[in-house]
Amino acid sequence: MQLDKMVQFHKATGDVTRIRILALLKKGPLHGQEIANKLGLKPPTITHHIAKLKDTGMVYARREKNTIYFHLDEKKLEFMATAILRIGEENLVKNQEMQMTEEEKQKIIKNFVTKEGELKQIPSQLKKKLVILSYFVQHFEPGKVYEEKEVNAYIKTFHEDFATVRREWVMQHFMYRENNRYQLNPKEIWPIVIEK
Amino acid sequence: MQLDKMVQFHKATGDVTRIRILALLKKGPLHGQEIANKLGLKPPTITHHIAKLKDTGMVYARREKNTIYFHLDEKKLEFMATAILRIGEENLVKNQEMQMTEEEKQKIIKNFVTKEGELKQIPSQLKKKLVILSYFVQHFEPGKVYEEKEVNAYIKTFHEDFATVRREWVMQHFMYRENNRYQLNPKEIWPIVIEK
DNA sequence: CATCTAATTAGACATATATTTAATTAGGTG
DNA sequence: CACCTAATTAAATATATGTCTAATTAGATG
Repeated sequence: MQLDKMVQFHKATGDVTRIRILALLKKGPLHGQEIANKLGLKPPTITHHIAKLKDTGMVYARREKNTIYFHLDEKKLEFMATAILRIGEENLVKNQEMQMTEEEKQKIIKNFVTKEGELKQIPSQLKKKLVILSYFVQHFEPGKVYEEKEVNAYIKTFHEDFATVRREWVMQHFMYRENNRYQLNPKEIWPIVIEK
Repeated sequence: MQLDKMVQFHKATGDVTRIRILALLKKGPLHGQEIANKLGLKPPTITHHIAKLKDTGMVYARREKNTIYFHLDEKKLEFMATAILRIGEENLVKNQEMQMTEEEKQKIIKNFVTKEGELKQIPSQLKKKLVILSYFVQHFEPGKVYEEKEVNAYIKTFHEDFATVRREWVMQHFMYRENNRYQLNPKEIWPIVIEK
């Protein structure tokens, strides 16, 4: 599970009112006003909270005539609630698949990076791609926040397709993205670490 | 698990930095400055986050010379993360144990409440106690927030030991308490409901 | 006891969030 | 199409929260 999705889930469940809503929906679907009555709150408040619950996917809406019923997706709730118990695991698995000698890593870099330090092309094979992503991402300083422009600018110094590289860094957990600003993830959660 | 403990747990895990700290601690204990370095944050920020994690019990500290190492209690983490999947269950169990006829309920009320509407004594048997607590709590309006004084004042109209009654309402999930202010929980999560 | 290091506290700042009232939208139904 | 109901949006307010710098505390060690 993606880091930001996980945070979003826990933010959603980190509120008394929303936990109460979940407790109610566990007994069966309800519509907004009914929830508002049972909790002693106004409808706009319920809209606000339901929106957050829906964003995570654990609650969904079904219309019936004029009334919208909200349902709890218990499978999704279970998956998300337990995701925190698996942090690091995906990476550990990958790390095992990713075991290779320093020699192999250096060979991959040699094959894809020119003498001038430019990336010839993005490898399609996952293993090789991760080596390359790890190699180039080390330019950034841990904890520093970068604007999207800055990230693009750096990528352009070694490869033209900046959008793909940027996206891959986020998808492969090398970087974390929040409102178009980027920062390095701690190496501990990278799928692979190349010492540059 | 108590409603407020559950909310506290999810608030604690609903933050990028704290999830990252958990991910790091899963690999083994670390001290503050090390965490700060790995995440690119200042020590006071780590203190702040660790405090919230410690409050939930999933992280604890052990001193070694001058350095304080923070450890992850994975058992506690698991218990708390899965608690949300069990909401309502405790109550359902209680409800089954608590099945009784209207006649029985009325008999209990008759035995413990005077003609003037005063509570003779708080029943010691759980079943009877819950009937009484449910009976008197219905005075409050759903969603309305009450100061502790107001709650006390109402209890005194029918019983002298206001502290015990107030505490029992919270302990038995009839009411929710936050910074000395009280409100009714939705009936759905009461262990038993008496129609007054 | 003086000094060093790690951790915490205090205070400031910016941002995010929960709730409300009032206004608006979206679908049904006569 | 006019009206009804349920839901949402907008705007306002109060509170909570994440992060930092600067100052302070707590222990360990020479």
